[in-house]
Amino acid sequence: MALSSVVPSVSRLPKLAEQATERPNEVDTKSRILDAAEELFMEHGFEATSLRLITTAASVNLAAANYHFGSKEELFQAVLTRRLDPMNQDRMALLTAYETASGGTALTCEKIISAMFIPALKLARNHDQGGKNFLRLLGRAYADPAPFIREFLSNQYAAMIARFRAAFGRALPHLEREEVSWRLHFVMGALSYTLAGTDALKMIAQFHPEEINNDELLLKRLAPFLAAGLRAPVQATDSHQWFQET
Amino acid sequence: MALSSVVPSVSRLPKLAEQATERPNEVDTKSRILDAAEELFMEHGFEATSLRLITTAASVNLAAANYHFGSKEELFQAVLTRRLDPMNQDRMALLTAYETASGGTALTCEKIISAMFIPALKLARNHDQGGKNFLRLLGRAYADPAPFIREFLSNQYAAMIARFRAAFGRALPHLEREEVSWRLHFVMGALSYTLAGTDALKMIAQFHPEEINNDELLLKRLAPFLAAGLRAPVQATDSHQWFQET
DNA sequence: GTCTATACCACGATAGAC
DNA sequence: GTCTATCGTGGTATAGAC
Repeated sequence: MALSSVVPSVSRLPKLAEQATERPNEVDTKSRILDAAEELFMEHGFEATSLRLITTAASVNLAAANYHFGSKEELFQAVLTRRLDPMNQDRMALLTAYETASGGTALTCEKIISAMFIPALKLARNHDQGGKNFLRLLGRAYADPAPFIREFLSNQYAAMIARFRAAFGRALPHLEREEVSWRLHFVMGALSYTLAGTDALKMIAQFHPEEINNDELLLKRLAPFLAAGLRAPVQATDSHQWFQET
Repeated sequence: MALSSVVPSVSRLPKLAEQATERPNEVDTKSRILDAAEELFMEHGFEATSLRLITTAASVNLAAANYHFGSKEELFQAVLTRRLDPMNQDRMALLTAYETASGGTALTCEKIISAMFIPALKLARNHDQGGKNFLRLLGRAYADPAPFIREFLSNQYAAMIARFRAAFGRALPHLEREEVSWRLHFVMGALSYTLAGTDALKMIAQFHPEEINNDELLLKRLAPFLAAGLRAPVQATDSHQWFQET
């Protein structure tokens, strides 16, 4: 008991390096909130996850979340940015590497798709704890009706989308630019939806109860499906072949 | 004033047919809540829509929602069921009609897809007011993380999914049953996601500002994409063609 | 049976003390 | 930086009016 009374302000000592916000061994409040938020947002979605639940799981005070991130919405964006931005950078870098390696010849759709999928898989497999199911959080966010989420993701993806649209345009020179945009949109949608769903996990468990690398199995089946869709023959928009019968 | 005192229970007179809960000219409380809820859920999502907002828009008391539907979750399910169940019945009926019309020959993927899409389009086009954007509400619900929504939709779609899986299995006899299940899952995902997104509407507005039938344009582009994906060559799951490079 | 008023606890956010 | 107290609003349960 004497010890504690001798050094009453001992809890302040580790803060000698005053601007150091990132300490590798001891996780600071901000990171604790971020980690807890990622896990809980993934499990329950944005609206259904309360700040009280997050701050309790992170063992910090309720007001600390608003102090460090401003609002629940900004905390959510911080959670997404932390892993999404590096992943999209990886995607674009990988695509560039493929393009330079191929010389002047256009890449196949399969190759471009793998440039989209491999960084996502790397995130799903290699990251410490929280990264494992981050793709599911991302897929759900992609379908969320909240305007602030849609606008945020739209900005986050803009550069990557433009980059891949150009690549698909070169791979599919017979398609109009508009059609390429649409098909890339379908690809992103199918990818997001597949990663977000729990149905897919149920199907894997049903067919392959022993499998571990769920996401890899998933994407290995999805990739050929999407590549074939991208190469589909064009359908005239004024054609009456579809949707005519009652 | 004499009149009102003579017939004090005049307000009960229209209820002579005591079990009549649906009156065409005057909308009852339950339907008013249902209509307002459909519109607001579609606009803001499930969690972000408050019962107070719904009941105010419907001009009914707050407690009426819980009285008629039990809870906010059950109200949401009631909103979905009202239009989703008839649509899936239509889909299965249309598929049966196609199959009997074709005699013994297997249907094409395009034909089966149109059996899925046409009832959805009919709902988007023909229904009075609320039906217009119901598909977007449905697509969002399909990606919602809330367990009660996922379980509800899983039950709602079970019969229709089984029916269409069998049809696709006959159309694609070279595919294993498991592969057919996966590809049907991708089709449902792409359809839901495409209908749910606001990005698609932005793209339509960008390319065709004059167009009205948004959903029809959307599905006319999506259908060939999905049909080609369904016919894609099988990719061995242990193949190392994909996802090997860094 | 329907509907209303009201009370209850949890939520996000913020001000102000330390 | 951190914490407590508090505000307005959320879903829900219930007692009682008609």
